[in-house]
Amino acid sequence: MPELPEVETVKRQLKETIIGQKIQDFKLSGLRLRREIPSLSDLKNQTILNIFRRNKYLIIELNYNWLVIHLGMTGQLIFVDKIPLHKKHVHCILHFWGGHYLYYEDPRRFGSIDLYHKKDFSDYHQIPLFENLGFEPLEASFTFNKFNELFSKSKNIKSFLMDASFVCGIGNIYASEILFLSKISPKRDILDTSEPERKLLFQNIKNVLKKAIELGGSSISDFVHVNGQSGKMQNFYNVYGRNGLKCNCCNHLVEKINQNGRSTFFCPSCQK
DNA sequence: CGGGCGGCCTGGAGGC
DNA sequence: TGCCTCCAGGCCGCCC
Repeated sequence: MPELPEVETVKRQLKETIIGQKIQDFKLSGLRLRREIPSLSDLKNQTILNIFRRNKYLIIELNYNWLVIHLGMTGQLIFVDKIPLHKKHVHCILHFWGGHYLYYEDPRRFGSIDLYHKKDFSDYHQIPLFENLGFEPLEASFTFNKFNELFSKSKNIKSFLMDASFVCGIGNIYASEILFLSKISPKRDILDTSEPERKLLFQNIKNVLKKAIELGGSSISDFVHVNGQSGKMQNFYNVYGRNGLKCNCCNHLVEKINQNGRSTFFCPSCQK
């Protein structure tokens, strides 16, 4: 379940492994992901120049194109030196000159692979997918004052955290964790929060995401690193998946509720 | 117009 | 052992 920290982890690892690699060929499964995968024949003989992340999207910069990849819920990008013949859900393989491969595996096919021309979008920020996105939470330019200005109309606080048009990259897991550390109930409305609560929330958004990146993301369900190894953040959850267990801060049991069809985990004693 | 919810998918878990 | 149902959560489109 890749949220910002998992995608950032993959981005950093791709920077170490595929920058400078030149694409010789590609192969597609023929199955559609969220959308149809476009033909990648234009990418032959292009070199990978850089890797970026915006929200939960990876942006691979080539000589003439932006290749934009979303991991959906169960997507993996794996760098190997042999074609993955025995794998069931490989939908795209990039074959590099010199004999390495980057493959995209995604059982549930909730992800996406899109291709844009740099002549159409000289800066990847102009790509329509990124048009309505809010702040990147870990950028220094995202200050408390800018965050505080987002509290302009009534909205449930967990929905607010997960809404990328306000702040990008927070998914269901980290929303619960951020609210726990901020001692704010997920049932609250953002307009009912005090300034000290907002300051705490702002700091915890940055702190939780940073810690998760330092630990290489969360490997529950399918997420793994570019080399197949696991992240460690799942070992440090305070509330996510801990319903029925004792809260780490008090003796109350962690509860699980449903909000907008999603599970929310919280401690009703610590979070007011 | 905007908030909320269903659909897209598969695999794994749990019930009977 | 096998079949059924439910659940996982990102994102988009549709509906009210």
